[in-house]
Amino acid sequence: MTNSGAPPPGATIVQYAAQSADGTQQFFVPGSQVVVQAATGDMPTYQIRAPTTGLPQGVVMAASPGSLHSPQQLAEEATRKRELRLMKNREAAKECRRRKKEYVKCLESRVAVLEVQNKKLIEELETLKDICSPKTN
DNA sequence: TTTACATCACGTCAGCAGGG
DNA sequence: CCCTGCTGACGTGATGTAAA
Repeated sequence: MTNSGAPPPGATIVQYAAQSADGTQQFFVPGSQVVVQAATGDMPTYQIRAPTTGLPQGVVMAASPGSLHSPQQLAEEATRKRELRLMKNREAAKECRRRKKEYVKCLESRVAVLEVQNKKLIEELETLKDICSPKTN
């Protein structure tokens, strides 16, 4: 995930590190929303709203590697990467469980259908046996 | 009402598979 | 080979339920 330019207004921030005009790095809380965006010169500016929902909406921005120097910045970057990975895995696990539940539900309904079908076939077999078996009296 | 147990949903980690 | 997504396994907290 790399910085691919300006996030559109309305986008929800997953992870975003920006370098402001004075050169300082800014990190925004995941879940924040871009509400205003303006391009002044070659540096776009944004207004970030406080997080509302906790859920990511797909916009991922990262600090450019060249802008990280101090051990503290490197540590922050490592932490940021870990949090991003955990967040993605969290969502992936939820989705995985949802799919699995759906799959199990599907299997259960198929079992129900096959059980009914099997019962009917057994009944039909018994009927045919009765018809085809020689009369004893 | 309290307690013990079962079930569920979740977060995290580890390992694997596929893509670039 | 590295990165990323998927998924099984494990631990944990919340909630429901039956028995004392």
